[in-house]
Parts: sequence; C-alpha cells; structure tokens
Amino acid sequence: MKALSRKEEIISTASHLFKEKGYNAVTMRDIAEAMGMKAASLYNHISSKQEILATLILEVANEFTRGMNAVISDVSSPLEKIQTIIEMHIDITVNYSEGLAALNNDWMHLENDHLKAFVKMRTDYEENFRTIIKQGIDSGEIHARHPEVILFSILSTLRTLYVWYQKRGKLDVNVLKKDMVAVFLNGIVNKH
Amino acid sequence: MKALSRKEEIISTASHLFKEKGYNAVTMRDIAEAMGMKAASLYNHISSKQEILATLILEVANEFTRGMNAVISDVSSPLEKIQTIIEMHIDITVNYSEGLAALNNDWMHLENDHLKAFVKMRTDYEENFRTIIKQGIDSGEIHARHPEVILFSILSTLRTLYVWYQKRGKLDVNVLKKDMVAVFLNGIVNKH
DNA sequence: TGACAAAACTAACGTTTGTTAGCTAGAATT
DNA sequence: AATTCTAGCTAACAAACGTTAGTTTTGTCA
Repeated sequence: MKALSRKEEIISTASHLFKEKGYNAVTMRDIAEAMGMKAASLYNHISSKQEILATLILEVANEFTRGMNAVISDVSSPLEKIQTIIEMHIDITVNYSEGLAALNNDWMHLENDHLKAFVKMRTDYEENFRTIIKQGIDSGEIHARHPEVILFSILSTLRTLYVWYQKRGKLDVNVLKKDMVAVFLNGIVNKH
Repeated sequence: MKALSRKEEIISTASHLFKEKGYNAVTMRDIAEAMGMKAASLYNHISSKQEILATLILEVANEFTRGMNAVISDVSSPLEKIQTIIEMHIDITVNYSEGLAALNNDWMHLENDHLKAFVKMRTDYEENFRTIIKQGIDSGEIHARHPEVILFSILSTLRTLYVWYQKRGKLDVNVLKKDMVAVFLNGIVNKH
C-alpha cells in the first residue's frame, strides 16, 4: 500500500464523485469539499478539471489495451482467448472500478487529443475482439451466429459490471469469473 | 405517423441531444437552437428542463413495467419468460432508443418523486426477473449458477443495446432477437 | 377585418461554473 | 538564519446556466 500523492488523492476523490453523478454534475467545489479544502487550492496540484478526467480514463483504457495485446500475442485457441478476456475485464473492474465508470459514462467529455486517443483505443480493442470471435466461428469452435451479437453481448456485460459488482455484497471474484465464463460459453440452459 | 405536438417535438429533440452528451451537458439553449428557436420560447411549451427528463425516462420505465407485468402473469415456463423478456427489451430498444439512453445514463438526475418512482420501478423489475431465474433453477431448467450473474449478464446487455443498435447498420430485428436469445440460452460454444 | 390565443421574441435576473491572481503559514533546503 | 518550496487560503473574474417578465409576431375564426 504505497502512499498516494496529493494529486492522486484528488483524482481518486473526484473519481468517486464522477461515478455517482457524472463528470458534468460534479463541480470543482464538490471535489474540494470532499478533500477538505477550497476549490482554488486544487489547482496547486492539477491543471484543470479536464486533466482529472483524462488521467482517469486513459489509465484504464491503457490497461485494457495492454491486456488485449497480451491476449492476441498468446498462443491459444479463440475460446481460450475469450475466456482470458472475460477474466481480464473482471480483474480490471475490481481494481479500477471508478475509472471504469468514467470511461463508460463520460468519455465523450474528453477533449481534442485525449478524445481521439481514447476513441482509437476503443475501436482497436473492439476490432481485435471481433477478429477473435470470427476466428472461433471459422474454426467451428463457436456457433455460427452473427459475430456482432456475440461481441456486444459479452462486451456490454463486462463494461457494466462495475455498476453492480460493489452493490451486491462482494461476490467472490473467482466465483464471478467462473460463472460469467460459463454463462457466455455454455449458456444458461441445463441440457439433460 | 401522427403529428407531434410542439411539446413532444421539444422532448424528442432534447432526447437526441441527451443521448449524445448527457443531461447536464445539454443546455436549454442547445435544445432551443436544435429546434430553431430561442431558449425562452421553450417555456411556452414545457415547464422546466427537469420535466423533459422525467417525461422521457418515466415513459420508458412504464413501458418496461407493463411488459414485465404481462410476462409474470403469463402461464409459461421460466425459460419461455426469459425469452419473452429479451424480445421485449429489443422491441423497446428499437422504439424508444433515446428514452432508453436517458434512462440508463441520467436517471440519477431525476428529482424528488420522479426519482423515487423510477427507483421503485427498477427495483421491482429486477426483483421480478430474479424470481423468474430462481424458479428456472429450482425446476432444473436453468443451470445452478449464481442467479445474480445470470440476471446481470442478461440485463446489462439488454440495457446497453441502444448504444449499439443504430451504430451497426440496422441489423434486422428478428435476426437480433433470435441470436441474442440463442447466445444467452445456449452460449457461444458449438457442441455439435 | 378585428379579436384572441398561441408561440415566438428581447432583455435581463440571480446563480453557479471553472479558473486566475495574489497572499500566507509552515516545512525543507541552503 | 536566510531562502525557497509546498500547499493551503480569500477574493474575484468572465462566461454560462435555468428561468422569468414583458412584448411582438403569427395564425385562426367570428
């Protein structure tokens, strides 16, 4: 448990507020109050409200990109890759819950280069995921259904997981991974 | 195609803007400009910005409540009920895409009684869904996995569908229903 | 055509917003 | 001991916000 710099504390505090009310509904005065200081004092540590948002979102986005790069350069079957991606998402959800909320809800409030960088990372990520699914369909491992439906069923569940993970009294991470993988790979129907 | 009242036009216009940028980032002047008028003129038709949000969200929430009530009073198996719910969500997504965006992203900006009413409807809805899943597990139709994981996997996919439905060039609704039901009921693994 | 209502307008209001400027007390460094 | 750095403060800014008041234009129907 290493000590947070004042800047990191501010970003962390802001992220909790963003998660509850969204970027635009949280004021610098709200953040300052939660830190026990005045709004103007925040600017000794950060340069703008936008910087807080960008730091938060791009950190998580980089985490996803790193994870996906590891998966695609791995020698394993498409199904194994999908399983690894699901597990990676769950790990990131647990560790970066607030950043993930900002990424999901407030990415469109990023400006200029930050916005461009984010959109590119997200597009690349989805494209990589889509390719894996298609490979699985081609090899016969995955049912020949519309790949977009598979991609988005999995992705939207994983992306929204943060909303719900803390609400329900801390489901064990390993149970969560196991059941989530099972739901998507094998469905919910009990066949026998 | 019945003619929209001026009030309905405003709410519809606002809903498109809310979907892109979120409730707080859209100003009354933005809405007015999109309507080709001045902000003050909006108040000849609506009483407040909050009224727009509440109308939008509660209309969709009522639609879901109506649908769920129809499902639970139906004589059919849990699996059939889940299938019906998935199809209902897809229909609502197609018909109320913008309202659904507001419901998902901006419900927390509802005030007082509107907020209370919404939260109650959502809680009831989830509780009904959970009960159906549990019945399916008890009867053996559904795999005995953690019901929350099943509930959440399905619900979050359905709730996020609006983001993606229009983006990908208008996938046929019936194909979408068929594949989505198949993904959740049978999974993605091909067991030939 | 004149009367009336509907729906637009201009102007302004009181707040709230993100941010800057300048200051001060204490801690760290020289 | 003198200096510089750190991290807070008060005060204020210009812009943007939702909304109100009062006025003018437009359309409808007697």
